[in-house]
Parts: sequence; C-alpha cells; structure tokens
Amino acid sequence: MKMQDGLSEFIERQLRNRCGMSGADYQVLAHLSEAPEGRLRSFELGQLLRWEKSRLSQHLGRMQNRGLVSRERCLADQRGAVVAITPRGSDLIKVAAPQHVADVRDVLIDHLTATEMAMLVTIGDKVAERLATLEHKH
Amino acid sequence: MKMQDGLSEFIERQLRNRCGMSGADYQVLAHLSEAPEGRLRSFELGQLLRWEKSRLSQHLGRMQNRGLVSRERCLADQRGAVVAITPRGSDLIKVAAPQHVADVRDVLIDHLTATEMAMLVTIGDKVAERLATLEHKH
DNA sequence: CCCATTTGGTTAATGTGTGAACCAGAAGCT
DNA sequence: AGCTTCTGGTTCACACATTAACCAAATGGG
Repeated sequence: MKMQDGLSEFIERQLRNRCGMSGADYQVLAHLSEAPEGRLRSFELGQLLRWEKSRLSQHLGRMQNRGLVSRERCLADQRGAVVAITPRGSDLIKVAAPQHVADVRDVLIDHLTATEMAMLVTIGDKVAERLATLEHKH
Repeated sequence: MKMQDGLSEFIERQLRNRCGMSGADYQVLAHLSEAPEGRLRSFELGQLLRWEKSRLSQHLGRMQNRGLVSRERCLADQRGAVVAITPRGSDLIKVAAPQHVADVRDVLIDHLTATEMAMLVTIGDKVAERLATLEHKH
C-alpha cells in the first residue's frame, strides 16, 4: 500500500511540477498521440482508459479549454464526437514522455533486479486477471 | 499500473458498497481505533496518514457530520485539536475490518505463492525506501 | 414502418484532494 | 518584555471522480 500510494503520488507530482499536467492528462495525450492521425472516437478513448463516460466528458472539456485537445462532431454517427490532439498537446506530450519514463526508471525499475522485475510483472498479470474475472461476474 | 489502479478501485468499491465508507474513512478510523482511548492529536493523525493538513481538516469535518468522529479543543496546546472516534465510528470499523481483510486476501494474497508474496514485500520495501530518500532530498 | 431499447455523450449534485492565504497560539531570541 | 518565526488548523478556490438524470441518434424486432 505504501508503495502504491507513494509511486502514484510521486509520478503525479513530477508531471504536475515539470509539465503542468496531471497523470490523467498524460494518459489521454499518450493514447491520442499513438492513434492514427492523433484522433479517436470519444468512446474508444473511454474504453482504452477504462474511465466512466462522464469523467471522460468533463476531463476532455477541461483539456479543450487549455487547448490540448479539440472536439468535432462525427460524420458517420451523428450523435458521436471525435477528439483530436492539438499541436500544443502534441508538443506537450513529446516533452513530457521522456521525463516520465526516466522518472519511472529512477523510482522503480533501476532499483530492482531482473528477477524482481520479472516477478512483479507476473504478479501484476495474476492480479489483473483475478480482477477481470471478478468484474466479469458482475 | 493496471494492478495498482485495479486494486485500489476494487477495494474502494467494496468498502463503499458494503459499509458506506471510503478508503480514506477506513484509514482514519483504523488509526484512531488503535490509538490509546481512541483519540489522537490532529497533527499526529496527519503524520500517520501522510496527508496534507487541509485534506485532513476537511475530511474530519465530513466524518464529524456523519457522526464517526468528534473533535475537542486541546488543553495542553490552546490552538490544537484532539480527534476521537465515536461509538458509531467504532462499530463501523469493527464491522468493516474483517470484510476488508477478506477482500485483500481474495484479490491479492490468495492467488500468490509464498515466494511471490515475499518478493512483493521486498519490492515494496525497496521502492518505499527509494521514495523516502527522494523526499528527504527535498 | 413503428415503437422499444440501446448507445454515445453531456450535465448537475455531491464527495474528495491540493495549494495558497490566513489566523491564533507557541517558541525562540535579544 | 518585545519582536520575529514556527506550528496547528481552518477556509477558499479550484481540479478531479462518481452517480443519476437526461437527450438525441442508432438499432432491432414486430
């Protein structure tokens, strides 16, 4: 628990202080920048992030106000929305990503042996699998 | 990351649905119930939880409104506050604790081998230590 | 085709976390 | 004593997450 809280608090703080963005912002931009043309249907993004749809809607609204993403109506589905990364958002994630990766190395990966790292991955997979079956059981 | 998010989301949801309390509530009550006479100075509680003082103040306000804790002025230090667990809070944590422990077993401990569990503890300690030194360096 | 249901998305209410400003009482220094 | 600095707490403004309610466009039977 201490590791969990400490890790996310540290990562969150680094992103905030150095890039003026939250972990949530980072994930949104990361997914968008990896998508073809930097654009995704809103609900696709929601599935990738596993977020409540209201959360996504509100968060995208704030990011749009800051000029990090833009929203357009979808042509194929009249009720749908397409969200696209802006040049400003693209620049931001390009700066943030390497620092973020370095931080994760610095606080986690660099201090574990190969065995520990491998074990951590298998543990993570096991837990994720267990959580998935619980979730599937409704 | 998936393990981290999944675990805390699951635990949080179980507490909320079954006991009507958040993980934050649980931690506050847990610390108070372990303290002598179920009472602690506000700042001591803050140090145990590693919370911002404004967070603690606001959260205690809400818990007081729900009758889970009470606050009194401190005799020794005129500006200080003492926070105490109420009978209602005490009952709640007594019901919640075993369920909480069972949930943690169910989703984490029971599915790991002894080796994995031991390794996870080692990893947690290493990371916590690393975080502590970073924090200490200001 | 018509009507019920589902799906994509927004909005409002409430609970929760963070940083800054603020205040009163304590401690320390001269 | 008198002055500064530190400490314990609250409050405000804002960012953020969840739930429920809502709406319009799609879908799927009859």
